[in-house]
Amino acid sequence: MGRKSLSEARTNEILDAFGRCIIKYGLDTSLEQVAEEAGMTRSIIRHYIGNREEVVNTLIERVTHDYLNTLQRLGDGIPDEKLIDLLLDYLFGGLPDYDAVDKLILDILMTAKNRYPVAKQRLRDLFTHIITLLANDFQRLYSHNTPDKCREVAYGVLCLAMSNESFVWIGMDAQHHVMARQQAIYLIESLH
Amino acid sequence: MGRKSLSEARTNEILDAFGRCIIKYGLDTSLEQVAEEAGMTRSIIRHYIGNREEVVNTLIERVTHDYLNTLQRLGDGIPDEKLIDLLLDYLFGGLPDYDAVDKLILDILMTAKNRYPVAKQRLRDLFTHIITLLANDFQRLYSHNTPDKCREVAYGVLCLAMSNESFVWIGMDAQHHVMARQQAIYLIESLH
DNA sequence: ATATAAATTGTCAACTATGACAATTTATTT
DNA sequence: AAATAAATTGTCATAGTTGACAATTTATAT
Repeated sequence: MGRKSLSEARTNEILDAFGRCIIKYGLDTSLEQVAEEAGMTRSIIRHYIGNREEVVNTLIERVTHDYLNTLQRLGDGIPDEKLIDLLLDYLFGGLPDYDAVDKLILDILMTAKNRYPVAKQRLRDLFTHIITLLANDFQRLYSHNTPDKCREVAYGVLCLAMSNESFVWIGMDAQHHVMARQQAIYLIESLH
Repeated sequence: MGRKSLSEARTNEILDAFGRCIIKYGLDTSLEQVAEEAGMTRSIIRHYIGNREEVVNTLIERVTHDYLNTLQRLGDGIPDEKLIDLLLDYLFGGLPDYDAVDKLILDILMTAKNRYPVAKQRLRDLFTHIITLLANDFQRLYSHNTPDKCREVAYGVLCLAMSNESFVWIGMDAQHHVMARQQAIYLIESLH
């Protein structure tokens, strides 16, 4: 008996709203404001997720999971010669269904640092995974390079992608997307 | 008559303390906490600088100014063939008197975004200046390249430096400094 | 030593955020 | 329609933050 649980749906609405708030106001947006953005009361947030720390951790959990997942499945069924292009499109925002939100959130979450130790750990894991993932692709495509060299380039590409996102976000002209992508290509070409 | 003004010294103490707080707790550290860190009361902060927004803006002003200044004077009296190394040392943290704080603050301030419009503007200006500065050096050293190409590489190097700083900060091993620096060299070599 | 400018301390009211929990409403099954 | 589990709303006490300003103390030039 009793009624159907809305837990999953509500949780998603809350995290979505929180994400939008973070983009607009930063990680320290009050739960009150998040509730307003989501069109619900703070009590509901408390009911479905919990206190502030739990909300933050839940969000980071979701965002990092989704990001890695998307990146992992990106190459499925794609011929090798198109893989690099696709990866770059994703990392530098040229993809049609590209979800800006996730990357923006990631960028902002970098400020979680000491205040949210779980977040810090999660982000480190995420970036480490991304590097490994990219490095593996490079290794397969340009197999005469050492694993270390592949990792180095992967790290470089990731740096370019992340910074670029931040820069464009503070209002530097979108042209920079193209520049960053081009620099990433130079790095990858050093593997040829 | 009256007593000597401590304005300048106090202002510096406050901004220093604020910087340390931001590193530890984020941009939204309360002025109360900043005061504690600085070993004074909040009233003093209010007296010497003003309200929250003024404190934030003053800090950003100082940090961006100092950063650009240091970078600008870096090449003074340095022979061309050592310039690149020196720039890279500064950007990737190999310099002995390198002041980590400024770069960390910069990284954190990237979250100011919409909340502090003045900050956003200042950061944009700062980064634009840095790019121009680097691009000019590249142009002088490798003059057969187009200005656009030089700018592109400058942007890439800046992205590498900034991201790298963030990554190391969230706890990724310091080895990455070396990797980022190496990638920057690859980019610059594309100008040879 | 005294006038004076500036430093420093202290206090207050208004506002906001949070956590906890009680009370009520709604949907669903039997 | 009655039972029940979950959703939703509402309220409260507590604590923290901020801005404003009054009161006091301290150093310095004359």
